[in-house]
Amino acid sequence: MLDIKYIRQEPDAARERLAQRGEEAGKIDELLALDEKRRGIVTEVEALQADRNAASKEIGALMGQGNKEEAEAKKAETRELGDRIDALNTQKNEADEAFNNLILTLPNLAHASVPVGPDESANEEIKVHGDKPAFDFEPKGHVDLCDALGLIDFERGTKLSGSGFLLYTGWGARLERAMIQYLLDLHVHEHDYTEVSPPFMVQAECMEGVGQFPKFLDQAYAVQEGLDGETLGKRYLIPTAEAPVANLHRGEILSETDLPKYYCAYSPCFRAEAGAAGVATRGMIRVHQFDKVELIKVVKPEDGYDELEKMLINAETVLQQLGLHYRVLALSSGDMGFAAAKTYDIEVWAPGQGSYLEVSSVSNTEDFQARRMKTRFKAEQGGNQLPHILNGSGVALARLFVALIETHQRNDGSIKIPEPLQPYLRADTIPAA
RNA sequence: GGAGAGGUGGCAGAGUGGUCGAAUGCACUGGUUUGCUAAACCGGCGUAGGGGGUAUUCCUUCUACCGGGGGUUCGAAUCCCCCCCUCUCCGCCA
Repeated sequence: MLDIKYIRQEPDAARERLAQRGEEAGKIDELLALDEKRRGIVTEVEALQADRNAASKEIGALMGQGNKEEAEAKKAETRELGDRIDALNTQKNEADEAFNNLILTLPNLAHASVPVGPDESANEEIKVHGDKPAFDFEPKGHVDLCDALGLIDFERGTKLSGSGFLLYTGWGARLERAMIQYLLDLHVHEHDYTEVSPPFMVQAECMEGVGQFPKFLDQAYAVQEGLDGETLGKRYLIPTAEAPVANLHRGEILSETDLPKYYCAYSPCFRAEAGAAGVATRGMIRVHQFDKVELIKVVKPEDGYDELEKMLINAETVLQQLGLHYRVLALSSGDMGFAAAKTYDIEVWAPGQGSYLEVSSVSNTEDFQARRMKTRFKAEQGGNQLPHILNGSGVALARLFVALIETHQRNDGSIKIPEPLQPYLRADTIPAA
């Protein structure tokens, strides 16, 4: 959620920065108009409430003196005040609602270092690691590899749950599990994150807190309890562990010495991908359920961007250790996610696809999420402040799986397992079938 | 699912219609005293928002908030209704 005080003070800058995000700058003016209306009503209603409080005190005093007549007269008078207050309160609630409905749909503003542009064409490649691997044979795509080695049973996955759902089998299931374990150990033991294992469904408030709702309600799987339609819309399958974990301190006031907090979590991620039909093809690049290890940080605002760089490196380490070629993009203002003030995407090379796949998105949301979820910390100097909340994939597994098997396939049909994964898989090769 | 108990400030815990934003204790914090530490004593110490003071961070004033929402009343932490959550016991269950 944007800071209304900032918008009041710097409306021109706010208009310009909102436009960079592909939103109409006019929404700032709409918001300011609603804000002004709301404040006008608040001033009025609070003055009346003060009057009523004073009158009530007088009545109490009169009653105490036994002066019933005067007390009754005063009561009648004050009753009218109450009616006016009720009427104004109704207006105030309407004004608040209109204001909130608008501000909740506005995306975060981009940090000054973010390339300005309308879409992905303005993204900047800031780093490339390694080279595209050379093959002395024609590398296969992951679908062929999975079929040949029995890693994924695409047909049965579809039979069980519909298109976009995967059934990992044999070595495939073991490799998936090994990678999860490896990723968690890496971030816990090498990068100092605290592991958490969150619920895979969250209440709507959590989705609102991270900025998924109200805008992307259509991308979520809503859960219903049995046949009780009343419960529909209470809980949602998480689209990322960010939804539960970033909300860990919702409504809390932390102390400054609690910060920074580093969390990592494994979870499956459920995405309806509404509107992506037709883009989805056979394979595991765009699916409705995939595994991911997510990184979350809650930090002091002045540390936000240093922590972002560190988190990016944490995610890159995964790809480096697994011997994969990748590049890092600084996303443009028009391509970033709703809640982000700055985002790096990591794209890993998949030789069988002949293209880069996004496996990680690392963002600083600054105080955008913190304000929505009311996570604050008490500063040593006094006063409550909003922390920066960061999130990053560390990393998304289905696509990592693709890049890994396509990169490390051998001519004989086997797959070489990178050294750090070997203890987890208890093998150095997935043998040719 | 059934029965009961309960949700008050960072924590513990009073408060059953007005003088209660809320006793008291603990924690925290400023100070005095003290050779150091400790103790004792004095003071401060919730959150959000509106107005004013050239001021987001200081001062001042007002308003709201005692799980959430509605109601009664001149006035609600306190009375009434609905909902949520927690705990205990029973049942069911991985």
